[in-house]
Amino acid sequence: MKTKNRPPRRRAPVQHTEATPGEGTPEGSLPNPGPEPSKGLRSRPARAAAGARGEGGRRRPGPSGPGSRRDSSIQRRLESNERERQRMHKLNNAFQALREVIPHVRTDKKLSKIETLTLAKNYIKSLTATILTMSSSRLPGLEGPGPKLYQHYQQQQQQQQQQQQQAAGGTLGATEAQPQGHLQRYSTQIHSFREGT
DNA sequence: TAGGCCATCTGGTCCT
DNA sequence: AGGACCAGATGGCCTA
Repeated sequence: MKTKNRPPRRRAPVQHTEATPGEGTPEGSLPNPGPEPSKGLRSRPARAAAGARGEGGRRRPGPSGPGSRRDSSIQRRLESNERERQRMHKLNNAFQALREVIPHVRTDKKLSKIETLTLAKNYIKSLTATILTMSSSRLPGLEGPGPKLYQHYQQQQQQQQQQQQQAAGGTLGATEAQPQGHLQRYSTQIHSFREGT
């Protein structure tokens, strides 16, 4: 179930794709992906070949007339694929950067994307709550942004609770009423991720 | 072997 | 018009 701590996988970019279905290239006669490496980091020629023949994603439209129009269309598609790959790589880099700034217990396993986002959200909440608590208690009754910020934060939390209750049919409790609740939840979440639950 | 996670391809839509 | 963004589809890898 848990798939963390995997080396990043890379598959070689497809250098296209003359193997369009229906143009005389049966799926069984695609470029030989070569001997399958055992495990771990490696390119993914087999997957690339699958993608090239349209097994991944939507099917490529059938062959059009011979000549440059189809070639330019293929060229545009390849460029688009490359841009999409780069975009996803940047997105993954951002995920990695986020993982590195989120404190979590399980250092031997890489956080999944959903875990990263969830932890980050609750980490931010816990930090926000901590800051607001400190700023509101440090200057009681004095001028300053602390109490106002805290009030604003509480109002936001109440609004979010109402929205969540409406969305979930009113089944949520009031666990976020106290700032300490965020820290508690974050701490619990770290440990639950560590346990793989 | 099932299920989770992921990379990639792809076509549609939005934005500049 | 072209690029960015998005979501669906597909298949590989890994762990329990």
